Amino acid sequence: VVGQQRGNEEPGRDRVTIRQVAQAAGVSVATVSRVFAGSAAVSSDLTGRVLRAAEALGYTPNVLAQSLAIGRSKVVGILVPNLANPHFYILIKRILHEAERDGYRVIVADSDENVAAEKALGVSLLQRTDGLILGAPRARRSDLRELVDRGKPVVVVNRAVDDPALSTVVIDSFDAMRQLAVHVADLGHRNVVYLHGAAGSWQEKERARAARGLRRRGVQVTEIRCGATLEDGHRVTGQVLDTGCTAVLAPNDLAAIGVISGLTERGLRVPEDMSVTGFDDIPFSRFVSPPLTTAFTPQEDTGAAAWQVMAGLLDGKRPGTRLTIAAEPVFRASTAAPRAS
Amino acid sequence: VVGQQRGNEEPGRDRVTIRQVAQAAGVSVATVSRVFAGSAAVSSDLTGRVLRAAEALGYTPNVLAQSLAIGRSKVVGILVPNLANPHFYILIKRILHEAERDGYRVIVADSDENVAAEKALGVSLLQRTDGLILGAPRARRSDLRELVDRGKPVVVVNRAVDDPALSTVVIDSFDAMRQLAVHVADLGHRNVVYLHGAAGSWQEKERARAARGLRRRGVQVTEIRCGATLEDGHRVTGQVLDTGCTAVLAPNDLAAIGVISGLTERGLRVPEDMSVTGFDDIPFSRFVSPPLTTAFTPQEDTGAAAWQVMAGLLDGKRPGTRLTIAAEPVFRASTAAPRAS
DNA sequence: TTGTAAGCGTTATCAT
DNA sequence: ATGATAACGCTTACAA
Repeated sequence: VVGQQRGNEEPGRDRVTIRQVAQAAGVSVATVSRVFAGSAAVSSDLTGRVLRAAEALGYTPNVLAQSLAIGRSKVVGILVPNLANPHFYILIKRILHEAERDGYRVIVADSDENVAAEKALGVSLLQRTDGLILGAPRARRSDLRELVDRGKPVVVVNRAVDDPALSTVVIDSFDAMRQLAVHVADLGHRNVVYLHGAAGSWQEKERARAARGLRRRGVQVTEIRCGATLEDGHRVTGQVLDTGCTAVLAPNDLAAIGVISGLTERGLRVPEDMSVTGFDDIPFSRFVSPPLTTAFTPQEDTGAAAWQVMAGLLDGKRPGTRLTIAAEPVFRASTAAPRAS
Repeated sequence: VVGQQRGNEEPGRDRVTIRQVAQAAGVSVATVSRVFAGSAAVSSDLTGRVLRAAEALGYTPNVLAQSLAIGRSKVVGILVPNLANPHFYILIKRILHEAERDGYRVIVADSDENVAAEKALGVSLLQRTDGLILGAPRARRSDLRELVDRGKPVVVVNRAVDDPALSTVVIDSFDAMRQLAVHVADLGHRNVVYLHGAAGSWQEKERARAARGLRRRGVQVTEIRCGATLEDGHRVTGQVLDTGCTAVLAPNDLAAIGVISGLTERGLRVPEDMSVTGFDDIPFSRFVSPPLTTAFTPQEDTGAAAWQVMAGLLDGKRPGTRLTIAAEPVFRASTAAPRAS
């Protein structure tokens, strides 16, 4: 019986295999494998011959075959709702670098804020990776459960979920938001609006809860559905003004900048006519005018922590880690006392 | 001789294999494979049995094994200098989605503006992928050559390089920059500074060349080394002011916003005291005050085009495609006539 | 230290 | 229409 002749076509041109190197060096494939893995002791004589042969032939191991043989791909997946949000690309960027240091590659997927797509994307990602990092997932708990049930490490970022099979690292937005709210109240504002960000996001719920706390201080808090983008903030400016408020707490910097833009267009000034706070402290926030009062959410630290946890899981550690990183309010020029009226 | 018992440990828990499904369904592995691939005709009787067995066992094909067998991984790589630049994540986001539609996954890597790392990252990426998309590479031509010599599709984005083995899709920045410069000259500015962006970038060279064109119109053009970030723009504000110019052409929106921020801090107003132009038209540019005069670089279209080219290459088409997409100036409020002095 | 060969989970050829 | 089975390129247990 003769085997088929495959892979000799143009695309994906046949690369040099371990067998050819072995033959050229006059050793067995096992020896070549050992030399490249540095796994077992090989006499320097053979090592030299192998290396020379490999060099001459331009051999590099086929990673796919290696992966299949050892049962790990050295690739992890990361799924985020929207790559275009600075929030996430800072996180991703850090994870990329941390993973690379440990010899891992990262497949990135973006669900485009589409909750329904999250699970399918997660499954697909898990098929070709050793583990999955979920950024701010809004999928149902049962869906998350199904993902982790596939037996591979899953770490959830920016959403608290009490499943013991899941490891999580979250930023505590509540306290920073509370401080921002108190700051505004202390400034003397009595009528503020809270803008709701991405519906269904856990972080969003935390922030809203913190903002509502203001009511206990006798401050009127109007809640307006907004969204998490520049356009969203810009769009709701009219509604905000209709409430007669003197301060607005935005769900993130993007929305805050959108609102400020809308205000400016109407000839209003920040903070003289309206105080505005953001959230996240994206790099822009320092450079817009006025510089934004916001909360710094350490996405880089979060990324580093997420990888740490993932690395542990990949290493066989038990899941269930719970990490919380605190956001910090940062006070800049977009908030001030309301006009004496 | 007894084989080893592997993969029965905890991590990477053994998944159900095609063999188990075959056994459960009482058919051969070939049949199962056929059912899942839809490749050859299988009687509906057996198809049903296979599907049922697979369902019951929770079988999903091992993508790695598939890849090894068919010789393609259905994964492509993309390498960018800095994921944190809106410029790039818009591009990536589009490529992510286009690739996904075609059943491909994308491994993202970020060279952190480190030219030296580019080649090594490219090689590493090519090892586990079917093709590579290079975003604004600054690596030497010979290095690019080495990458494409590995026999897999390589498409270069945002850099013109005349190697016939390379396919490129670039944004023509020259003409848009020229128009921006002319616009400023027409407004009456006679002393302008051009800020240099990322050193070594092809796009940057194009823009600088366009800006210098102003000299032929009798406009004084001072060139200042700046960089491509918000901080860079902010940092050079003093130098800009020292030239006594009335307008500054920034290499991108980030730097422009940085300059405006520096100007504002010094109590100067844009555009009354200084006109400023950006480049790229990132989403922020519409929402800062004043809204930025800039050039729209269609990164989304570029992403779509890049994938188109890559898909063709993956399909066996010949390399060497040259695609050019024009940037378009967009005039907003950050430019105006200089103060009568 | 080195070689032999089984096994990783598929696909695809060839024979039936 | 099915089934055996070689092959994909590697790792590693075991024997020598």
